[in-house]
Amino acid sequence: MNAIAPTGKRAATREMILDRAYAMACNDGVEGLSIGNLAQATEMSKSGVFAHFGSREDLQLAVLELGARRFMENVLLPALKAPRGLPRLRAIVEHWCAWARRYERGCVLLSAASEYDGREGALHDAVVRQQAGWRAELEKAIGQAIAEGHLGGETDATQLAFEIYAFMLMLHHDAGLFGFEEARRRALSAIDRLFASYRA
Amino acid sequence: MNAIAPTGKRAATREMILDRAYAMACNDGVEGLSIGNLAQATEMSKSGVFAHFGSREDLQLAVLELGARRFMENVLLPALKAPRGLPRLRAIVEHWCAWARRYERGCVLLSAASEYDGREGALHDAVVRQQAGWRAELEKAIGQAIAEGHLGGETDATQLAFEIYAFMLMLHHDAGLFGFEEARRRALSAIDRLFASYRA
DNA sequence: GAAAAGAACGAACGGTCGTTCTATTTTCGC
DNA sequence: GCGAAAATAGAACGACCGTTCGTTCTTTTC
Repeated sequence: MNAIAPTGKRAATREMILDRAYAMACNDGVEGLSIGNLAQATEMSKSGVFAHFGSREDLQLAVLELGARRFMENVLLPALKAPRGLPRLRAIVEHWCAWARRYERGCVLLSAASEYDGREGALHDAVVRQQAGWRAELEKAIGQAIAEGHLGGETDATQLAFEIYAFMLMLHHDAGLFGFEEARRRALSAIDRLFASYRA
Repeated sequence: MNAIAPTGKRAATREMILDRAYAMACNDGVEGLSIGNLAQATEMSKSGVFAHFGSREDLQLAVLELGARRFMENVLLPALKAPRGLPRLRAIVEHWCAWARRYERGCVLLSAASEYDGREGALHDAVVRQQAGWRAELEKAIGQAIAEGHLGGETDATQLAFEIYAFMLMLHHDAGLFGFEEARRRALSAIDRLFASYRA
């Protein structure tokens, strides 16, 4: 009867399936998800898994949404405890790094961004929406840093968000190819230079 | 009898197949390649296509290699006509941008990097080798810019290569999601700031 | 405890996958 | 032009794909 947090069996197993699906998508990408493998991973029948999502695409969308939610919970939310401005911005970067290490072998959101780059369809739209949303959050935090006087008044928030994101994207990129630790050092160093050059 | 540029039918059709495969991989990624689709695109039979490569993996490797060769031919080679140092570095970025626009819908090399990020196998190794090779070329050009006195003597070439690559990676990323032109402006602006901050 | 509702199963569908094998066609040196 | 050799076609393989359907098991409701 609780509409806010349904505790029924259906919702529970659906979440369990999604959790496994998310883990699988981290390694093989959202496009690499298959209902057969997922059934095996959940020790259910294919039809049992399938019944929880009307189609493979809906499953993929659900995984994408779960990924976005987890990203926000792990990166944005804890950073909100830091004071507005540069400290919060640094906290975002820090938690983002932790996220990158956790998903060193592949982040669902980034592989999805690459997979649905130049395509069309519901998945592409979902990726664009999610990416735009996160970029907006970044810009908001940057705007606060400007308002607090931590960054120069002439700072272009969109541009800085682009540049920070670029280095974090690069961290993910290099971590999977050349190892996490050096990539992390390089990315953090680059972002430090960035903050320094934009400082008021 | 010409071992350098074999003009036999075999080599010719093999190149034709690879050309089509490359085009397909641009849209769907190297992992999205299928021999069935490729046979359709080349108006050949599946087995006819298959015979030119011992396996799907070898086909994928060949496509990857072709991509790397084309990248070098289109980005590095023409930039070598510019004088050493910062001008050549700028030329590289310029041709790289042209490459990004040409493959706005997806670059084989980058989607491969994302697909084989945290995996193992011949394809992963090929991606790592190719990425490392390109990074080395970048560092070489940066080293020359330092030697010419265009960049500060304390410049960390590996770090700067990391940062340039990050913005070009971001260009590809954003171009597919939010449109090429704005992404290009942002990336070039970021790289200009970069060069300015490293200048001697 | 019977009846209704919900959830998972298992088999089957038409397709496509990569790959193998055997023919058939095409090419090319002579 | 002929015959050897290379190149392509075609059919078939087992495996897996997403999806559908009817059945069975479990849970809830009265």
